[in-house]
Amino acid sequence: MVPRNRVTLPHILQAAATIVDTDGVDALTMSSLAQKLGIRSPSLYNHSEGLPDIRRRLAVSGLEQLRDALMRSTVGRSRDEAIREMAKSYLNFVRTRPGLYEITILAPTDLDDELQKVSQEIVDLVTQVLKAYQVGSADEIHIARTLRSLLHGFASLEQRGGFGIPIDLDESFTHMVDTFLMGLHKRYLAKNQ
Amino acid sequence: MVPRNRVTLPHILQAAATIVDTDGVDALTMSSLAQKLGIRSPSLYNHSEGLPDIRRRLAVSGLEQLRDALMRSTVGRSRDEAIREMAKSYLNFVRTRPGLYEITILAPTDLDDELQKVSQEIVDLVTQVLKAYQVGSADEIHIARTLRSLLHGFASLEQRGGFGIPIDLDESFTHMVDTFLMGLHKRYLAKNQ
DNA sequence: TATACAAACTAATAATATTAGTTTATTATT
DNA sequence: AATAATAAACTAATATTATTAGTTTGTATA
Repeated sequence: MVPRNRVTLPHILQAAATIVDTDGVDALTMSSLAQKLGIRSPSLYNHSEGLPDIRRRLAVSGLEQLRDALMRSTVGRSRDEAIREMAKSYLNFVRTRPGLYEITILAPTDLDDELQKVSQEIVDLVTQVLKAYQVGSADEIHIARTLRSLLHGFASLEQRGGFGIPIDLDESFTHMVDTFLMGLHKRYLAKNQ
Repeated sequence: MVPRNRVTLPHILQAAATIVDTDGVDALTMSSLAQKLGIRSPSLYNHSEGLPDIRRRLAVSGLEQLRDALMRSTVGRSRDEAIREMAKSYLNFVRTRPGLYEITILAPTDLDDELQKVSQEIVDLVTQVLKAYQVGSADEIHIARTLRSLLHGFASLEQRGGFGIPIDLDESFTHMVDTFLMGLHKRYLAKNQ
């Protein structure tokens, strides 16, 4: 094995990630990818089943990296501090890896087992942090979804300039997380306040 | 004027909307669009400047329809009721016009005056509803962005199956809006509670 | 009735993804 | 050391895409 131009799947995914982060998701074509790797585009079919397959694999890789970043941000932390750090980490990921994040959203997660699995791991991570609030198992899923909606919504809108003038974005983000935490406190920790 | 096959821009946008809502945004090609209209694809260039232009116009149209739906949902309502109805209306729009909504998100709003304008009108609408909470002009933009993040995040994740099993989605949504309102109350109406 | 022109058309080009079939270089085996 | 297997590169070809150029046509107005 190991023939003349030793391109492997990890190389391909790394090159693809560079392309989407630098030039956007639409810039990822079999041509551009092959060119970046120094091979001809049909050679890519020795490693994958085509462009949709590469996009799917890239989405999985992106979600894994997001999961790892979120995990690192909550190690040794709990409650509000854990949530604040996790939120910062989420936004930071989207800002530093815009294309990689975007492609995790574009892929249809409900059709793919691997994507399902990593998505669930992220949900589980959030759920675990929420345990400290004694939310109760019935509401846990709702709060987890709320936090994820908040983070994805903000990050996604910011990425597309959906907020209009990009003024005070960090301030808005902190304010948003605080408002969420206040709702959480009022709902589940009213007596402890 | 009015030549043999009287296709107009509104016809084109309507056909395009049908395609994206039925078969997804990727299914909108010059071929599929022309076929749906009973003309050949080059004829579309008599009415538009190409596919990106059509997508952009469709995004503008989608945002206008969303704005109108949100406006209708808040007429004669205020405070929590207005926000709850607006939220329901937003989600309902995304659920009934999935492709049209998605294309409003895919377009780069920061590069287009027309898109900027409608986006701003939606922000203004939300801001107006928030006036009743005496949020204060400094925080108004933060709360408006928070609500928009929440709604877009939830709708977008639901649309892509990002929540995993689609169980209790309506319940999650109501719960989410309630949590937001509680945060709002605690932050700005603590004394009135 | 004739002209002007908007909007359709056909034909052609360049870029895309993909498939089929071929060559080559390295690894493992004799 | 020579050779056989094979993974992964290659070239060539096809179908589909968007788009441009140039042509025809049908209707509305002068």
